[in-house]
Amino acid sequence: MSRRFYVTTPIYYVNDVPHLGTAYTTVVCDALRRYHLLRGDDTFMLTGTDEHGLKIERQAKERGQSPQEFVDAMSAPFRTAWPALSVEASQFIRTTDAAHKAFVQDLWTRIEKNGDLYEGTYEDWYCVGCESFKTEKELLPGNVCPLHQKPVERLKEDTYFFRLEKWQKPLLDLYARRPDFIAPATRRNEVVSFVEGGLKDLSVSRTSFSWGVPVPGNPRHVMYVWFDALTNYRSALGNGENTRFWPPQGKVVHVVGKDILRFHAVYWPAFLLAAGYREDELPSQIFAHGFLTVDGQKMSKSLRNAVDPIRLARELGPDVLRYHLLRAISFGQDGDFDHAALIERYNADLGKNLGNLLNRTLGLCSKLTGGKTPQMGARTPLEDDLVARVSAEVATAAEAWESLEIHRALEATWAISSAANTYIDRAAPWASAKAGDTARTETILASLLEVLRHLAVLAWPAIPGKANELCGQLGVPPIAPRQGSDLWPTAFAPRAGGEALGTPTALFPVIDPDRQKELLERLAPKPAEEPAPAAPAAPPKAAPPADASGSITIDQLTAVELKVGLVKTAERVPKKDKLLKLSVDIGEPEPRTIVAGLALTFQPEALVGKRVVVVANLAPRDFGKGLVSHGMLLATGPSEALHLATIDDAVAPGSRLK
RNA sequence: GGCGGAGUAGCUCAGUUGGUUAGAGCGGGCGUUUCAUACGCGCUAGGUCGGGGGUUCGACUCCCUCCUCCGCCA
Repeated sequence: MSRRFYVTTPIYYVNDVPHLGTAYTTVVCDALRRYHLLRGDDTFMLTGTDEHGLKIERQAKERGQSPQEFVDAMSAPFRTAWPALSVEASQFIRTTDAAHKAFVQDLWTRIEKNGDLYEGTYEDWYCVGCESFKTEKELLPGNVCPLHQKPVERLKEDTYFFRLEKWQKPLLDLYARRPDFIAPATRRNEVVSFVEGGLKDLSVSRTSFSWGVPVPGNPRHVMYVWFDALTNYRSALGNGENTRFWPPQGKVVHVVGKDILRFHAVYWPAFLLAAGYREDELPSQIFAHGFLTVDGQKMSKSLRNAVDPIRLARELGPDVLRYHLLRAISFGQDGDFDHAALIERYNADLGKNLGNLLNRTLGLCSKLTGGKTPQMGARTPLEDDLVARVSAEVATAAEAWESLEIHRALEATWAISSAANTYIDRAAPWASAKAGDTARTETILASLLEVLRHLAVLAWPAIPGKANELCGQLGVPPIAPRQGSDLWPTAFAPRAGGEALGTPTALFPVIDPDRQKELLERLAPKPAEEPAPAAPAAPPKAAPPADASGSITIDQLTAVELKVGLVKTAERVPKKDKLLKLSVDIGEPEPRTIVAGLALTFQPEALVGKRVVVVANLAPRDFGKGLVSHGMLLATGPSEALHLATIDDAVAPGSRLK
């Protein structure tokens, strides 16, 4: 049965560039799109850019550009980024598109006619960075926005208000009647409790700037950016043919980051209801995914720039990046993008498990059947077990895709590859070949080829390019989904014997340790940004300046200046739960500032007065926001159970250790 | 402060409506095969299931309480 499936990414604000976070969201949507495409569904994927607002107007002015020139320039990288990740969106919308603006104005007019917009005035503090008003309580001393660390401005302006309060009850009813409307459940709870807490009417227009969609009939006002932006999900479909993707005809899923959930789960349905959409004409689901950290660190601005998804895709191949994003992160939860884990997973799952399965299977075929497909014969219990396992995992994968448990879908898919590796070992085709039992040998190989064909299909949503290479090596046509034709494997149907096979080539060449190291150095963010200078005992093989035996000379040792330090003060570093900022007397006129990753083990006050061992001539390390560490403490153990190298009180601060 | 979530093997996590010896993947250790990208397969983790109390014949799974972390709200 062909269904309709419409998936959206958020539209990305053009004052930023594509980074790992937005790449993640976009790849997720594309994988979902591809899964549904495989199923023969009628699919539509939307992404695009959000281009209005005061912030854009100002940035354009600073650059001496018109806002339109600015957004044209800033939107372009998004348009080119996603194809580089094998993302094929059906449409790329821009909020500056004429059709979009017309649609937004129409939506506005409909709400206004229904009486849910009224004119008033609004006065409060306003943060340009947030594009929103702030109450006194939300601000830091000096009227500074806590998010942007910049002073807010006092704004008083005429504005249109949207009667949000009126929609509190209908929204709560909606959440109650459609438990899946917001996912995951924990996010749903948050939204419900927010709405239960009461809604205030929402200011939805501005008069203080002009870079936005003009309010119909009152062009002194431009619309609130979120009113404009959210509407893209519907405006992109227009009023023609594509409205078939909108409910109740299609399933509509908005994938968003958890930071913008409220706009999607509260304001957006309220706008639609107010415009006269029925409850069953609202999107099917708002799915909020978590945040990514990179190698365990929060994605700061500098980290964002350091981890460029396009570069990763270029270096490793888009499929490898996609696979890791989709597999390593439990969709919906926060996750860590760990470069070392990426390479490990690549080797384990892609290279050894799947890639080598293909390689060894084809190798056997070329030896035993001259590069033609073997002939399937009578099954034994080994084949029966294999087939049963495969069909169970195929079903699990489908269920997981349907419920957006992407990581589980891939887990099930790779369980098939593992099962095939076990099977090949048990069936031992090399042994039956040696024994001259050609029929048995061919049956085994034919079974394996069929499993591999299954795998190509199942893996395609995640790794479309490599899945098709796999098809090529199997000698079957590339995966070409088309509407109405469900390609999901339902039957174990080995091909006839004697057909052509492709040329075996390593699908995912295993990355050897040297290249691993080289890749990590090149791709992972620089160690200057790592928060744990409290060295876990003896770094294993981190670029030792050593000779072949691993020894170092006395000169190399004395190059390290170890000194006794007396900890004078210690305090936590805000927002960095591992870090302590210490001032340490090492016999110099002024105590050194040393930032150390000790906070998981030690209370700051527990360190004051201790005599510790300091690496005094380590290059300073910048932690940002003016926080610079001048040295390092020696310690051992995991970060939550550290032991500091200390020395007794008889030794004066500044004494050299040697 | 209010509400919600989480705390399970070195790491990342699964654990249905409470029930026989608490699971998987990765890493580590041991063994083994040879078709293969030095790849595969098998075995192996002696885990107080955050602490304490309670209900029960029996709790990781229910109740209470405490601790820690996170999120939303104020």
